[in-house]
Amino acid sequence: MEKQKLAIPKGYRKTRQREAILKVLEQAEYPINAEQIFMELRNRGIDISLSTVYRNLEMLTKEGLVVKSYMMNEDKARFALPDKKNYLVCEKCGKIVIIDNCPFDKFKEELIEVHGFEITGHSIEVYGVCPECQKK
Amino acid sequence: MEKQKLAIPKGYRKTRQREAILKVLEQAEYPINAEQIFMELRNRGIDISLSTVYRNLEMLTKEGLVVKSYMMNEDKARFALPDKKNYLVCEKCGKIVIIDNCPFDKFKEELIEVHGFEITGHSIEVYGVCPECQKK
DNA sequence: GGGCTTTTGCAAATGATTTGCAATATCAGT
DNA sequence: ACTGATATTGCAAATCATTTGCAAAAGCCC
Repeated sequence: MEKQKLAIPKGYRKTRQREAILKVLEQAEYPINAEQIFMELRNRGIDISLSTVYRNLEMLTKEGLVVKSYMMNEDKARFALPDKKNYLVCEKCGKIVIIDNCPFDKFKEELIEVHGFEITGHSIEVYGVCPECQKK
Repeated sequence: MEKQKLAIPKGYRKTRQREAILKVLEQAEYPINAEQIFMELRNRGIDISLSTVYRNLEMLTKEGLVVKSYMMNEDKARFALPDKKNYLVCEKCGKIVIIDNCPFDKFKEELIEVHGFEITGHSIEVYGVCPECQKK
């Protein structure tokens, strides 16, 4: 199984800004917010406006290339590629750890059976205290 | 196991508005937003202001009596008692169905083992198409 | 019942996100 | 490569959910 190369959806134009946003999201280790993406792009010397960041995130989310989520006690949305949508958050230090091999898949069948839904996606957020903070 | 009667946390006062908000949340079938709570209270003849609703939701969330969540494509927060925090959402009609006996519990151990986190809470949101909408 | 403190309502402030519009960039067809 | 048609961008202004300041009202401990 090859890692799927991220491509701009059919019908949309390939712009410098759009590609740069996708690259930032590819390189991000966990979900980040619009402002962070904007600043990172500025740091990288990409000339872009915050509204362009928002507009692209909206489009990418609608197209399913990006997943939007909200974290407890935060008022802004975060964005990430789908493989980073399930994560653990440390309540003490805020550290975020991605959950790989999401356990949810094993329960898809059970949920389908019980509720009759045809499942298209999910998002899981787990709160807790990370090993480092437990020591303190 | 008795159903735990909802009580206002120690140190807070028992006010008409606060109790009414809790009652609305108890009777809600799934997570609802601040505006909906506000309107429902007004319908019930409870005189309350929207900011009081927000202030109480904030306090109740902080105290853990209420869980805040965001739904895909929605810009406002929703609130629910903890037993209604995991749900299925139909992408077509918007129907929300609570997941009882959350499968997540079975994976808590696995997550603890793999990541070393001490887990305190979680929230699961699943998207799909409900049985009725599948027929159409 | 009084006084101390929390809570409320209102209006104004905040802050993330969205939008209108004119300028610019992309891309398909030539 | 050139050009026109259309998507995209940047900027500033607008939105809209949520928060906050403040004075009045309500709860609660003694």
